[in-house]
Amino acid sequence: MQTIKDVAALAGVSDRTVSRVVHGEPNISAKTKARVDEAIARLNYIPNLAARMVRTSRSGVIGLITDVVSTTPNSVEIIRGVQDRVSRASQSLLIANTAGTEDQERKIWRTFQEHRIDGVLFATMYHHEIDFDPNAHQVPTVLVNCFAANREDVAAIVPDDYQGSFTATRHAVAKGHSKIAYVTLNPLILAAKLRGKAFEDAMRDAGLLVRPEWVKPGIAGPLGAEFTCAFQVALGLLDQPAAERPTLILAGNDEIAMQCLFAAARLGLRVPDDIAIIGFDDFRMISEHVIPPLTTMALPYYDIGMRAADKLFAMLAGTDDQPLVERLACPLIERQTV
Amino acid sequence: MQTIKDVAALAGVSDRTVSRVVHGEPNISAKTKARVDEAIARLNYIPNLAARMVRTSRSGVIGLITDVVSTTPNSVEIIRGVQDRVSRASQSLLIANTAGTEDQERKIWRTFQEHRIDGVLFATMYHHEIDFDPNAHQVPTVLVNCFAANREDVAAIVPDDYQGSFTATRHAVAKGHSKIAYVTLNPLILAAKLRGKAFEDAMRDAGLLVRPEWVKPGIAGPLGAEFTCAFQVALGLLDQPAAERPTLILAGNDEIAMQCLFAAARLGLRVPDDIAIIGFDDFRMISEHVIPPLTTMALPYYDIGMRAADKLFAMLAGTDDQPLVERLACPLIERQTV
DNA sequence: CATCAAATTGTCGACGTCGTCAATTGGAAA
DNA sequence: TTTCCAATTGACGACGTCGACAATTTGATG
Repeated sequence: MQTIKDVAALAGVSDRTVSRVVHGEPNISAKTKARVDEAIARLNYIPNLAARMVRTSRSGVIGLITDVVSTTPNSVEIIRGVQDRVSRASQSLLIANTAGTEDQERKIWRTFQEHRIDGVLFATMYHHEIDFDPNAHQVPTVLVNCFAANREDVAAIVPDDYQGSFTATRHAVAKGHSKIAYVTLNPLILAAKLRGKAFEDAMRDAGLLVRPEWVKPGIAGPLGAEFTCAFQVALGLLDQPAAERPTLILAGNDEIAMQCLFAAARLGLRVPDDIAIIGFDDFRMISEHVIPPLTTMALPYYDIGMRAADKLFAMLAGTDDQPLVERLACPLIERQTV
Repeated sequence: MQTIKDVAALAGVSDRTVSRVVHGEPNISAKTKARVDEAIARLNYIPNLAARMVRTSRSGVIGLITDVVSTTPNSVEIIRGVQDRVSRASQSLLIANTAGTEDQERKIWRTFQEHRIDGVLFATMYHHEIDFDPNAHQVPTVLVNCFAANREDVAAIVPDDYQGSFTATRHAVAKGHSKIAYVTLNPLILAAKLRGKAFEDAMRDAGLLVRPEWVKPGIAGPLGAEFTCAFQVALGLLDQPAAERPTLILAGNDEIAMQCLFAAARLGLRVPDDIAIIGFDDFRMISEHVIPPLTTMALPYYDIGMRAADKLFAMLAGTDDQPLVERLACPLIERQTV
């Protein structure tokens, strides 16, 4: 590999001058710069970041830690958002996956520290609370799609599930629905609680009754061994005389919404005329391809990733003036099920 | 940050001795090792990889380049496979996204070279041919989910679409089906061609007739502006008297399969009794949640990622004895639509 | 032409680590 | 006790870059 000295020799200048040209520093005569540029091109010189880093002790590398990515593939959008922001800052992104084990996570932090990364983004694939001690690692960290339990001092970017569910409910009401059922996520998970609360609040706000028998989990079982029972639940809700039926189902997520759609189809019900459905998450693989295409609340994953990286850079620069925990709105995506 | 010299001073030995302890080199007295370990722990010393790298000129970092990840979220499994393998080798993974632009791609290669990465994994989200010149970058590279057009000298790991489609067709036949329709992917994409050919070959092998009017694209339009019309196509196929109908539909992917399911439901047809369906890709978000759960061919994305990293390491070590281009089998996932 | 400040370029050394080779130590054999 | 080899430890410098500061050049001014 060519070094700065090879370039200097070829251009007939000192290595320091080459360094200046490479960094675009001022006060270089045009003639010298031309000679150096020529030599750089001729030798195909590429600076050695490791050496630069040893010298300057800033790595220009951000670390991204994710937990099991597999289950919610759309959260890959978080990664994209992070990448785009990191790339814009001309930094690099080191990425690793805890695979859910403590041990692996420790190893990752260690490796990241060996790389002297400037900061860490710690992303989970479900929105939830985690145990996180910011002092354990001595690295500026922003939590992504999760937040630290029992402490107020850890930066985090999360989706605003409450607002999303509230918006969805209000949209349903605005479209003239008052008989609204809710097939929820697994009640054990945080998003379910947030969304459930928002549903109740929005209904109350609208002066509408929440019928307990119309609020049922579409996913059940212990975390990690869950099963989706939304189809059966929806069948129970819909296999009733028209007067006894809800006119709209709020679904905990798009998979649940899809099963509601299947239930409606099984019963010969027309969507949205006989029964309207609003999903959540906007898994486009589902929401765009289901028949008819699904009206749903999008999880702003890309923005979450981007904003998280943004915040981390701001923190590193000491210019972050936003609240430590930021909640990003879930936009309503109108398609054809309402 | 603590350095090896701080540790040496605290332990009362030379820095070189600390280095030896850190690397677990032999010929260190137990007493010295204990003193050094103690000092390391006390100071929380973490080696500086950049400095090590300057000294040894091996980075221990692999680069992963992906194109637009957004559209096929499941290909995130490729990343997981890569991560797991890289982590096993105690290496690190630098990741970047071309966002589909040449310019960004150039920038990424440049950055990776600045990091002196040991090798590159270049992954695309659709299985397709790409223009790739291995000499342009001077970095050992393995293509992932794609392969170099018009050249035989570039390592690549791809899914075996042909085998997958062949297996699916044979499975259909084995289950007693002879009236088989095929709702294809966009004919413009490579996987569609491979899978289409396998379908025809497998049908011929089984002595079965391929009816042209039963082979129709479920996705159409130019690349990047495609739309899914599988629902309409399936409706056309299925809205016939039982004798005129296919008994099984092979779907180009799981979205298409899902639309076929909706078409069947719309017509009051029972799956799999009246009509059987086999998907492709095993997008679990769809295949596991659709009613009934979908029998489909899995794309071995995780394995592809893992194997690609594996091959890259083997190449770096000079021990790769596998064919340059490896095709990984797509396993049949039996659920309830056949 | 002398003078001087600004512009341009160069010298030196340090960043943290480890390879090379030399020095020291310990203990067994003579 | 002496001798000697193997085990253990240390001194030194180089990796590629850039910060601090010094040296040189340029050119405008008097």
